[in-house]
Amino acid sequence: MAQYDFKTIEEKWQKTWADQACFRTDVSRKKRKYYVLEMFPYPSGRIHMGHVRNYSIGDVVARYKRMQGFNVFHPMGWDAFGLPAENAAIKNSTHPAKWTYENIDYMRTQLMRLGYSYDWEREIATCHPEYYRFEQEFFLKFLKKGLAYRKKAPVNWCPSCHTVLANEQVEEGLCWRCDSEVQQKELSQWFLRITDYAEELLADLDQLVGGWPERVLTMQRNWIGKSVGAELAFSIKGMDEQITVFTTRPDTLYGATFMSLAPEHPLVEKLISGTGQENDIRAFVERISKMDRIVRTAEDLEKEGVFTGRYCINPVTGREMPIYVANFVLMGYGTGAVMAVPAHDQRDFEFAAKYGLSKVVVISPRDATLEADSMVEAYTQPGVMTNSGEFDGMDSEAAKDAIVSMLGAKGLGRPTVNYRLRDWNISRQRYWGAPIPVVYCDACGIVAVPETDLPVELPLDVQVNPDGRSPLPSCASFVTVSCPACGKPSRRETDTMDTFVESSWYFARYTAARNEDSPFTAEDIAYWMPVDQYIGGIEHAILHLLYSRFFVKALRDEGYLSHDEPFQNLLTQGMVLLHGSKMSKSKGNVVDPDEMIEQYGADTVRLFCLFAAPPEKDLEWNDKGIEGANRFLSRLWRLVDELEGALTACGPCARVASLLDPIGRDLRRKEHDTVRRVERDIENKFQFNTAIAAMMELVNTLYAVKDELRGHPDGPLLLSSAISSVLVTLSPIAPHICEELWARMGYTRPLALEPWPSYDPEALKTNEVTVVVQVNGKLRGQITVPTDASSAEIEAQALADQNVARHIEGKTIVKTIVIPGKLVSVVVR
RNA sequence: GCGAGGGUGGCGGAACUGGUAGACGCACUAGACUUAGGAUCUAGCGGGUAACCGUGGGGGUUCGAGUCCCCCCUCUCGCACCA
Repeated sequence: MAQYDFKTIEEKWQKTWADQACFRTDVSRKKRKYYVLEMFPYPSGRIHMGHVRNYSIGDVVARYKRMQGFNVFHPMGWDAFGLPAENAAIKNSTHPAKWTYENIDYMRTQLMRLGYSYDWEREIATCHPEYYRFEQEFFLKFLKKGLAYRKKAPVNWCPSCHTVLANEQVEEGLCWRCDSEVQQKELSQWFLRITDYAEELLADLDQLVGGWPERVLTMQRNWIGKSVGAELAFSIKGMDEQITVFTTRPDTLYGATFMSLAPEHPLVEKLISGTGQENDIRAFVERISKMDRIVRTAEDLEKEGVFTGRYCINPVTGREMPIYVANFVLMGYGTGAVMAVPAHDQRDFEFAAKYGLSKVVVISPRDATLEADSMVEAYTQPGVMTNSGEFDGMDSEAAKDAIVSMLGAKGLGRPTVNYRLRDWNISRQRYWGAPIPVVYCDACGIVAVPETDLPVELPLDVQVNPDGRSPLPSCASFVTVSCPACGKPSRRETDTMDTFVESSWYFARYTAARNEDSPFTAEDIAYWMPVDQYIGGIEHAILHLLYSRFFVKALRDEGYLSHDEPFQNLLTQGMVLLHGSKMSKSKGNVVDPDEMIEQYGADTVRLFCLFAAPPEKDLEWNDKGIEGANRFLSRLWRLVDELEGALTACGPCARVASLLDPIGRDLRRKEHDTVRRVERDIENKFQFNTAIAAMMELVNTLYAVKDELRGHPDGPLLLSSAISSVLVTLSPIAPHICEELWARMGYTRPLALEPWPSYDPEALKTNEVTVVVQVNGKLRGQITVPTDASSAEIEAQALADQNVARHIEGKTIVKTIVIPGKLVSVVVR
């Protein structure tokens, strides 16, 4: 009697897999490939349960597909640049590089302890110069093309940390690190022109339908936020200036009665000069501009505005439209100027009501008339044009194009498309990131570092400043450089790139991870990309997944890649919760994977993560539940342990020559049916929870029949086959225990290299089948009939059933429906 | 408000194309083995004494509805003054 000593077993098999290089990538490219990838971790120190769940799902997919005969690609790496390293370095008086590499080393051993089947020979860390040198190369290509550019832009600035923050790092207006109030600040920043790809990023989402969760596709569509409309020009009374608006409703132009400008609109100052109201208006503009972005864009914010004293001219009616500055108009969308049509826009309606501005109805509903004075809210639906000159009577939808082309002929309008998507600010005033490879020269301006000088290495011989300020600007050996163009002394860019840049192409880099000459090779890209199955948290639905899609398209257009989309299929796994909320250190509700592995073993931890909930759903951690998972593995262990002498290495779904009595036949059917169900459940949206349930059922059956079957002529063979099937199908989920039991059964080749078993459809057949009998739709009886019984025979037997007979007694049978093998439905009156 | 996805035992969750609702697991109950057991094994486990009733509520289609159709309630997530 051997104990289930998971600790020894797990170490033993991890070593065997490594020694035999079981998971090294096959580069022969002969077989059909399958690239499975989990989002790589940030090396924060230790893995958490979310990682365990993510990587367990991925590992089952990898191992399953490998057994299915695919050439599986399953790499792992580290998203190693980022702010936490600097914070930790400050706190612990160390260096971000040291902290990061130590964390990587520790977390790698944690992942290894979980028995994941990664090809560690392709491991990458994004903070390594051999990685980010290519990122700098891409940046230079983008710069040359105009896809990377520098402009002055408002950013979130934390005065205490001396740095900009990403929007995600601002929590309700406060810095996530120090809780200081975040300010808006104008800074020159580097941007990537992701908006150039807005249309393709939107259109190609259609290619991902079916492969990606619908809600992620929707979120991306909303984020890109395409609206089709027109830009229309309004001249200003008494000034040689125009105001251009963006509108999706050019059909309402005849009803535009005033104009609203964003407080930041560049024309505001010009408009108000000489009106005598400059001070009031400036005060208003300043008050609104200073407002917190979140507060200002809240829906329930009261609409308010101030009249500039100026008018513009409605180009079709000639009406003089007062120009207002309004708090609800955003400079960041469209042109920062909105033509106001109070009769047909709710915001304008409210604004007009507040300031006594007139409204003109220009679209009527088909079955009613609208009176401007009696309206209680704006009419925003399509309808029939009215009060619109030559367009009266036209369908309002058709009038959109008609009005724009009429204005277009006069040079006052053009059709245009607006996106909510903004260009991607990749500048970070932080140290621990990839340097942006440009130089500022007093004579030459912005000069690109020549590609031959790459990488621009991040200097490691610096100390992080206690206040968080980047040490780079004061690092003379880094900053001072001679201009690549003219040779004169110049200054290096000290901003580093947003870490989302590194994660936007790492999945492609794995395909040629050790190639030093180029980031990718055409052959590897053509064979391995795109990723067949990507797995990660929903929190990346927009940022990482959108940036990566953009990068693939941009790199494709530079000739690096040959595909349009990085991730064919996406699985967004749910969170791991404890007591109903996300595990977090600050809340103190964390379950440490190390402790769980120590207590129950990696196989149990993996099994529980996959069994407790379907992958997309949140998983509530349950101490009793993990014990249950452990109990199942122990039961399996004891089963094999007890039968060991009787078991043979006959293979799963083994052929059984002689005729079987019912108990043997039932076990055989259960075995083959289990293989069928496990395969179906994994293929169908990775439903590991029900696949595991099927395996549990088979183990339960084995317990029920083992004693009786041992004495039968074919008993040991049947038991050996069924147990082999359990071990093979369970091995992607709990690989160590399965390997050990597999070896103890007498198999000599590692289970990791075993093919997936194929069940025999013949073995699923039965001689008899249970048929249920309904009378008027209610279940009244069950009968057992031969599988090949005719409908008439089944019907006769059903009507003969005692309980059925009782319910039809004295009534007339109107109709009888027989579904062979399923049910009989009798309708009586 | 818009969009996406959910509401099934005490709990996590099953139910293939409409066909025995509650698989599997947790918890619980009883029993067995034990000096003892939070170990293991066996049995039970939606409600109701029963007829029957039960998948958020109400209609409908059907021989038959958790599953299809209509209306409503509710929860989670994302977006949200986008002109």
